[in-house]
Amino acid sequence: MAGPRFLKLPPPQQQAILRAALEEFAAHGFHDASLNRVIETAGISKGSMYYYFDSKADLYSHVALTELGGLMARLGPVPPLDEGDAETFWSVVEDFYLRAMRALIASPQLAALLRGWSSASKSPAFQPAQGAIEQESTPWIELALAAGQKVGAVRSDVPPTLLLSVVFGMGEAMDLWLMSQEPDDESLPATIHSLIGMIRGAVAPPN
Amino acid sequence: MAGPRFLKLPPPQQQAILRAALEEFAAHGFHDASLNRVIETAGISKGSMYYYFDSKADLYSHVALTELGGLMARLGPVPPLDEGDAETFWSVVEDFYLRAMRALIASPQLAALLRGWSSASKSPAFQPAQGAIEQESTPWIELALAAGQKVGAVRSDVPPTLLLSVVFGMGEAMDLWLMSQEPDDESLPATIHSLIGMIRGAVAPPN
DNA sequence: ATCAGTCTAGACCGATGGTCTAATTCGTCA
DNA sequence: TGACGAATTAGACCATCGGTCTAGACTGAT
Repeated sequence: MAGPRFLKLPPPQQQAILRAALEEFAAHGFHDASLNRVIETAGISKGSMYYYFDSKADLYSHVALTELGGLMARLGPVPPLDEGDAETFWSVVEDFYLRAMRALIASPQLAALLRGWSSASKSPAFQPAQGAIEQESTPWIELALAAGQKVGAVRSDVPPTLLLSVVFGMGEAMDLWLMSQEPDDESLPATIHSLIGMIRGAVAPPN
Repeated sequence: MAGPRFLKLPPPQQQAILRAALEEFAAHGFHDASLNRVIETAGISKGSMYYYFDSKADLYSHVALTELGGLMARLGPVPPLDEGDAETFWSVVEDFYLRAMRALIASPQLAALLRGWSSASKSPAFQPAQGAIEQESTPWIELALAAGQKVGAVRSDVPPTLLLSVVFGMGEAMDLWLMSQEPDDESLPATIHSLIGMIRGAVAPPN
């Protein structure tokens, strides 16, 4: 797992390493990123790198978690979802999604990082480190789905795992599509409204 | 691109190479598959391999295309989708999806191959070979979507590229989920019905 | 001053995808 | 049949990869 040894470094050096790693991972994705380039950019030796982190995957997950934490902090607290009716549920979700997308558009490196994660996470070698990130992101969706079911906004007639998979897949596809559009801040709300509408159509209780 | 040189080989040797490659790619995915293992299993030298194919990605795309072609052939002709009303459109889609899934379940190696493709295809190195496969699969979805719009089964109020992305993402997620369920042939139709219902909810015209 | 523990540097390892050249096979024409 | 040129093959070779290992530099305590 993530080493406490890394956290004992002087913060500037921590940042130098994290910055180099983020740059490399965002530019090339997990597989094609080169650890050698990272240590060269960061100005440390390979021995040191492997003293701080267990593996490439360990470094990646640490970078991803740190950046994700920063994003969440910038977004502020997650609004409660299980108080109100179905309509307010969806409007709250839409609002939060809009804010998240705005933040993501503002930091394209993070966007690239998260984009690459879903491809990397399927690799067997990634399995150990995968848990950490997944436990940071999927529980949120799970909670949101459960809350949606509670207020009648989300169907309960299919297995929860299917619901989760589909929402995750749609979210991934939508994020990717959205980024490829280079969206302007003006038309974004309307676009997000369409996207949430499609998710809603998929997971809302059938008539 | 795919070499005509490979096609000049005696068919048995072609099959030996394709079989070895399929085995390796299905078992380890694109990135973690080893070309050295493939040539060892196939009983050819590295020089020959690179005489037949330009690169690892080229070999992969050739294997994937061949297998995909075989699957399509086994499925038979694609039924016409633009004749009838929305309801028949969805029932035809559902029927075709059911047949495709049955075929996919019957050949787990092909399923593993296609599963791995979506992860591999995002890699920059894969870009050249990606086009070939994508042009084999996405046009079908595009045509289906266009037919759906013609008969009023699919919404026309969002960009077609978004529709395509979302359907692709949902399909990917559903296939993955379905495979992880080890579905039995008996309950499959009902499950597929749920899945198509979700896609329908996402892309059907809003009220 | 010495010793134990922490940390660093970089040579080293097996394996990878890909290149290159020398040799061999093969079809063709004399 | 012999010979020439192109098609094909074999495998040594290359840079690079993620990861290991050891020799030494530092640091704080006794």
